[in-house]
Amino acid sequence: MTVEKEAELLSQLSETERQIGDRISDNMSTFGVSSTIGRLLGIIYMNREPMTLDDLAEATGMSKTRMSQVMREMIALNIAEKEHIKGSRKEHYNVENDYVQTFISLFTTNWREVISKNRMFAKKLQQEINEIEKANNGSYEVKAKVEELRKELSKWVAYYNWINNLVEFFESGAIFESVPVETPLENEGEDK
Amino acid sequence: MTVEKEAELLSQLSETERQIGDRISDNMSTFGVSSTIGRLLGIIYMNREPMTLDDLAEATGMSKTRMSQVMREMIALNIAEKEHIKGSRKEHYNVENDYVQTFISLFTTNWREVISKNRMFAKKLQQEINEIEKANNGSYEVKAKVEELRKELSKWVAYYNWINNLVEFFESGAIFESVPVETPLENEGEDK
DNA sequence: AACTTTGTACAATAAAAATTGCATAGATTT
DNA sequence: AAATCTATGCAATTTTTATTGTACAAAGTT
Repeated sequence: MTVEKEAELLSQLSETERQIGDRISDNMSTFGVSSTIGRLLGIIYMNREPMTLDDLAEATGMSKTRMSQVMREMIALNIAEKEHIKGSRKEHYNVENDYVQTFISLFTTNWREVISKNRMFAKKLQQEINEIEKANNGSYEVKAKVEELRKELSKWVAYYNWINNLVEFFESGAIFESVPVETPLENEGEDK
Repeated sequence: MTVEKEAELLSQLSETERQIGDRISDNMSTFGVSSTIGRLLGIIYMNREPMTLDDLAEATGMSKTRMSQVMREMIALNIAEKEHIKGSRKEHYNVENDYVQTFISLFTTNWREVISKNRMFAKKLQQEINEIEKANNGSYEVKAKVEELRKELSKWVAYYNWINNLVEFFESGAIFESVPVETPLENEGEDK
């Protein structure tokens, strides 16, 4: 095979790799995170090695400042981590390389935050309802409304308990008993 | 009880109702949808009756045009529907009034879309890899890269199959066997 | 058929989010 | 301790998204 032809094929291959990165990015946006998060995830994932902010700025053509901001977000979302590489003073960033695990991290991180905010709200709401009920003295209209809100509150609490259990169900791995991950055959297609 | 005091309590109650609406809205934003979607969902939900675009514009202080845009989005997301009320020529919109069901609708609608896009991509990728492999004639580097991509593709396919099964698991209701919804007691607190 | 009413297309504007460049603090090296 | 390197705070800018006002088509009413 000529050198030119080999180079051509290799360039096609790396274009294909880039497309996979794009798809990963697209997938991420379903979680409502900024598209650059997806992009960096895709790039680091396909790179198969931890990368520095400078590497990322180079790979994306974006500013280092932005890389810093985004990596911090990703760490908060539990889908990336700093990795110290000896002999280098730059921070290196790595990402979870299991798609399913990334999915679960994003899902649980996002919802845990919502659950926590809600807990406080439910408590406050409960209190307010109690106070209003106590202050009420015979008004039927107030009583009816209080009753309605109380019912609403209990639906609300039930909902959040459900999500909380759901998050637990994912995070504990119990989900995999019901929805297993098919493990791709290790050497598929090798002796074709 | 004086009329003033009753009015005061009722106003407190409706303020509380508004807060619940806000929370519903906040919860929605975790799905990555625009905040106005959450707002309208909260308003219609708390209203307990289908509402028209004019009602919504009035309730939000926003333009009717925007109401139209947002309701269309909500219908596409499967969390609202048009309801024809006889005697009125205006369209009425109603929302799912079960929190858990709304969660599931959003989850499944969003992910189904991603799954569908991905199916096409995986097919294309498969084809490209095959072609490159066929065109290759002895280059070890190309062969290695092809092998790597093939492996990546199979991880990718496994991931999407998993999400697909997950969506199915939610939509079919099988999820409730593993993560049940606690049904709030119907008459809780009535004879206090 | 003229007149209303209703919903939405479309272009313009406002608001929000993403991105950058510069400045600087805290390390590390010389 | 001076010089260099790295990450990030912050204000300014660019880009994207949300929102509005006007106009108009389709359907309903008189």
